[in-house]
Amino acid sequence: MTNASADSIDAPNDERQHTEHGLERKQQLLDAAAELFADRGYAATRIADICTAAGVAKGLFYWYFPTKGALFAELVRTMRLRLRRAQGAVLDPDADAVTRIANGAEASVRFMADHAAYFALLDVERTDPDVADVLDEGAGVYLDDVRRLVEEGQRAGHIADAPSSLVAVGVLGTVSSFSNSYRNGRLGDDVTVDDLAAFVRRWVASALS
Amino acid sequence: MTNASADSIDAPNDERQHTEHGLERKQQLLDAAAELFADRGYAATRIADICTAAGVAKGLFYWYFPTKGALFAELVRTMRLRLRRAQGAVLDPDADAVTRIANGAEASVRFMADHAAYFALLDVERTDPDVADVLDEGAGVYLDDVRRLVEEGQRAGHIADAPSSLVAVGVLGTVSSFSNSYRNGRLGDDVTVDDLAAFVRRWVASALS
Amino acid sequence: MTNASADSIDAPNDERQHTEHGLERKQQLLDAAAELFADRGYAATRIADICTAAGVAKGLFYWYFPTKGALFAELVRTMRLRLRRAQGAVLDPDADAVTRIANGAEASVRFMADHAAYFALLDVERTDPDVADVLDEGAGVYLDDVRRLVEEGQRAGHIADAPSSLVAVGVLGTVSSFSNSYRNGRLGDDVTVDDLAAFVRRWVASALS
Amino acid sequence: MTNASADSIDAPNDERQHTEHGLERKQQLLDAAAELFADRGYAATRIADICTAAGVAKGLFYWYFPTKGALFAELVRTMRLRLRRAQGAVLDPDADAVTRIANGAEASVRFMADHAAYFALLDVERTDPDVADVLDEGAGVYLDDVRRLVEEGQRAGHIADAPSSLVAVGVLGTVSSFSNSYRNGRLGDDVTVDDLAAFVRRWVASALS
DNA sequence: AATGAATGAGGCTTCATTCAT
DNA sequence: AATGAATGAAGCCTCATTCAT
Repeated sequence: MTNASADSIDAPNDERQHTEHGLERKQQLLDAAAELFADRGYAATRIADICTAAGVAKGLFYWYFPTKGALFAELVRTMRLRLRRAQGAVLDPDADAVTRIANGAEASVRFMADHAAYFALLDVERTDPDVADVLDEGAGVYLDDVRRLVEEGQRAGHIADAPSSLVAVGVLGTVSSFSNSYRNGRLGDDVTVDDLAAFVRRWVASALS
Repeated sequence: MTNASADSIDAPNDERQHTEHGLERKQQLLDAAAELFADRGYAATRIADICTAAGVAKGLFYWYFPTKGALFAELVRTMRLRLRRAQGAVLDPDADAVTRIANGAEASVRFMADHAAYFALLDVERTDPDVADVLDEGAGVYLDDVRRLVEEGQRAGHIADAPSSLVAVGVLGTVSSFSNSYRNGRLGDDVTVDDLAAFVRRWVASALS
Repeated sequence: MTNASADSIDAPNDERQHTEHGLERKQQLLDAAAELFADRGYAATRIADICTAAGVAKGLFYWYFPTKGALFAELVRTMRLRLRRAQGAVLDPDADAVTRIANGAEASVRFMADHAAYFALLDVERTDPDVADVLDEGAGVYLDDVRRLVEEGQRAGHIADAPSSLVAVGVLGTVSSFSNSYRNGRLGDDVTVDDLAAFVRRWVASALS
Repeated sequence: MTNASADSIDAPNDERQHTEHGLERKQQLLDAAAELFADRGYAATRIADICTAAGVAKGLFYWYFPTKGALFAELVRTMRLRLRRAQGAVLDPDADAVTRIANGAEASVRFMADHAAYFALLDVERTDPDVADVLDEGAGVYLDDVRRLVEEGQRAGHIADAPSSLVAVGVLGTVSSFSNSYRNGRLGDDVTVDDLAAFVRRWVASALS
């Protein structure tokens, strides 16, 4: 009835400032959604599911996000930033291309252990225009990064000659498939993240040479 | 003379024998559906879309298939058989494990060139029980095949020591990600199937050693 | 390809002359339909069901009947005629009203033993206009017949004074509920048609006095 | 404080507690449905019709009921309870069987005047399994009740000897057919409920002796 | 911020009817 | 006459989104 801050009356959810508590709520929704999208896909995940998993009423969803697609977009962009940061942390500008690629692959795999749902998001169905847009927006960025490194490695003679796009696809595909397999338990319980990271590093390195 | 055999009267779909023309129609629907499932995912593909793509009225779908899930299941099973056949064709019992794995990978990639939608089917959302069932039904079969070969190769000293499930995941993930990339044009137009096949063979072989 | 009788080419099914064999076929359809309508109701009985039960292909239905409603109408009219005939056979113009009512009730019940589905037809849902029409067409006829007899009986002092429509409803309702119960086995197997007929006769007679 | 109890979040229908206003809405739907089922039958009544009659949007139906069949089931069970209560109110343990049967018949007829659709529900088509189940669930209960009373009356010499199931069918059929006739106006406007009730009581009583 | 009821577009499926053979 | 494939309108149900409180 009484509004503390006059300018929050019926504020559109897009640019609204959220309190700390509100940010928590929002994060609950994002986390729940990521998990569900990864498990069931985008279309098969209902808003109601997300809210139930987050422990809030369905109506509240629209206080924090204008549409289902917008939540997805925010999810993907946030994850992208975090992954970038994780990869940046292992960046060694003095190392050779193969080492940097392997480092990046390893960092990605380790990152995924904490954000298991991330790579799965990228494989989601692209019916919703919002979904397609945000995926397109980042599509090719990693591929280009890796391709540039591959070409650098080829110039230096460390990587065998082959179309660089092919090589880049091989690297990313490897990372993504290991991540997914780890995520849904296909690797068995006795494989630790460290095992996996070391294995991916070696696998990529030897595939490249 | 007077009555047709009682159980063929008005049987709508299931196991009824279709005429040659009917089989064609059915195939049109299967083909259209495979393409669409791969493009948009399962949930996002509407039966109306499939029928439009196949050039038939919506109602006819149900003359040939009892449900959307049943079509999907038939699609997956058929593809599985064909892939098996394609892999069997390059089977050389005298070759060592690495060669056989590489052969299988190459055959799979080549197969995919003709049936581009196949691998995408396996990544479909698993909401529909029919979908989940048919995917589970075949899940792990390829993985087990490859794992067995990997272990054989490790015993013979041709493949480095590592959990065989990890190695198998690496092989299949490679094949599948190359296939998908090829399918949606991420490899560029100048990469031919032969290029790809040769590359995959080399990539797998060197990753294994 | 060659038509024996030129005027049967594409003849509309309404007024078409059927051969003896054709009449048999038509009767098969009518019989099957009566049974199914009585069991499941009108809406819940599919043309396909009728054809399957009659042992013919679905398309043939429309050779003999223009619509589902038309078959229903024909069914009801035919049955009406037969019932009339059955009741006429026991008509004794010299008997008093009570006897004639009881006779009619007994005849109806006996008739129903051979045409068990008949009364059930009258309780069918009236969504289809054809259905509603044919039911309206005969509605009240029996009621009026019985009412006239009741009034005659009341004038002669054989039937207690009460609104004749009430009495008539009581008589017909009794007949119809006994018929339905007999039909779906609620009476048990040890009740024969003769038992039932005798009982109904007595029941009606004593209710009337 | 923060979260409502987890299992009440977004629960769409089933056993959730509804607010007073929600109960009203639900009742509107039940009432509208009862009327329509009785008029047109179950299959012929569309959910859209029910919602239109209740003055709500189509989608709201599923907030209160999981399926059309579930609404039907609730309708029948509720009616059954109310009828039981109505019959219980006139129960006189000291009266003889004939009186008690006549009392029950009269109470049923009176009850029907307020819940005209009830008996019609019992004659609905049994295509939907939910419908068949709930009807089976109560089928025979009334019949058994009456039969037991009949047998008691026969032992006391108040009711003529005859298969008790036949007599019971006669009683219930009479009640039901009078109810239906009253409901759809076949009795004329000058017959009041009191007329009807008195008439039924006499009719049943004299039929029994 | 938060709730949960309300809305309606849209998808899957059924089935009466038509058509080519 | 007879078949069975083909068509499309219509019904049930789901679910993203909006609204009153």
